[in-house]
Amino acid sequence: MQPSKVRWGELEEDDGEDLDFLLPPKQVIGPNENGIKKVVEFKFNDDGNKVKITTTSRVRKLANALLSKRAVERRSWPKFGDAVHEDVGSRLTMVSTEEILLERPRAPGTKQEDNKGSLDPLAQGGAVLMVCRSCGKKGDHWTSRCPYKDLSQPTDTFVDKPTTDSNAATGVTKGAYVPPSMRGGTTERSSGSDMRRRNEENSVRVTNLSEDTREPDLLELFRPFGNVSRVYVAIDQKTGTSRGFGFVNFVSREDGERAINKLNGYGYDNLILRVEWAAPRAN
DNA sequence: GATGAGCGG
Repeated sequence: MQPSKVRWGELEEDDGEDLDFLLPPKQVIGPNENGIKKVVEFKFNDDGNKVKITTTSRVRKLANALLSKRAVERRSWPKFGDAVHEDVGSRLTMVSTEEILLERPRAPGTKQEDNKGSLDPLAQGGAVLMVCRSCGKKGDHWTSRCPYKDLSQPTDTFVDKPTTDSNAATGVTKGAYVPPSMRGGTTERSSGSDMRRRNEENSVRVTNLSEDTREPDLLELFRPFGNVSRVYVAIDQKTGTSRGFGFVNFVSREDGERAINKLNGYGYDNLILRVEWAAPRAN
């Protein structure tokens, strides 16, 4: 009988024939209670004769070999948990289905001033991940979707509006980062988040696009009317083809207005474009 | 005729 597969690691390095497969398999006997182990194997010697080799060795006892003193000590501990009714020293391994609750010391809603009078179960659980940074409402909405964003006070604790030289002279804002929108000391500017949100919403819907109109094409078409903050062409996820409509967002509403007036009804790629203000996105 | 994906501290 020839072995069907020989792993390369088992191949003989010299060029002599490997006839080991003709030999009886290696036998291991023991170890017995005295730790005596016997290994019986067969080999061909240099003359090509079959020889039997018996190796006898003593193995150290398991506890000495593998267990530390502390580990041996632990075996005499009383059982606990699901194993509480087991005898000491028995059943060294046991799978437990006991539920372990982990403490989260800094979980949202744990701060004293946050919790006072709160009967909101969401606030009690400590499992709420969604906490609006703008209004502080928990489990309701993300900061970017805060319905109270426009009402909330600007965080003047973080950013002092520099009034050109007065603050610099007193050194109050020395080294503090001031975002570009807050530079220049004008108090007339409306709050930054407010403006940015409006810019995102100057959304123009373009329909009756040919199937091979892509976003770069749309940008090229609308770019002459003003700064475009986003172009989007709806793609059918199944087929990967255009669904024939898209959106273009303008930084300023006036530019969007002009684009609508000029491009609505415009012939593009053998089709008549329809261009108008987009309805606010559903959800 | 037609109204978008993903992103979480």
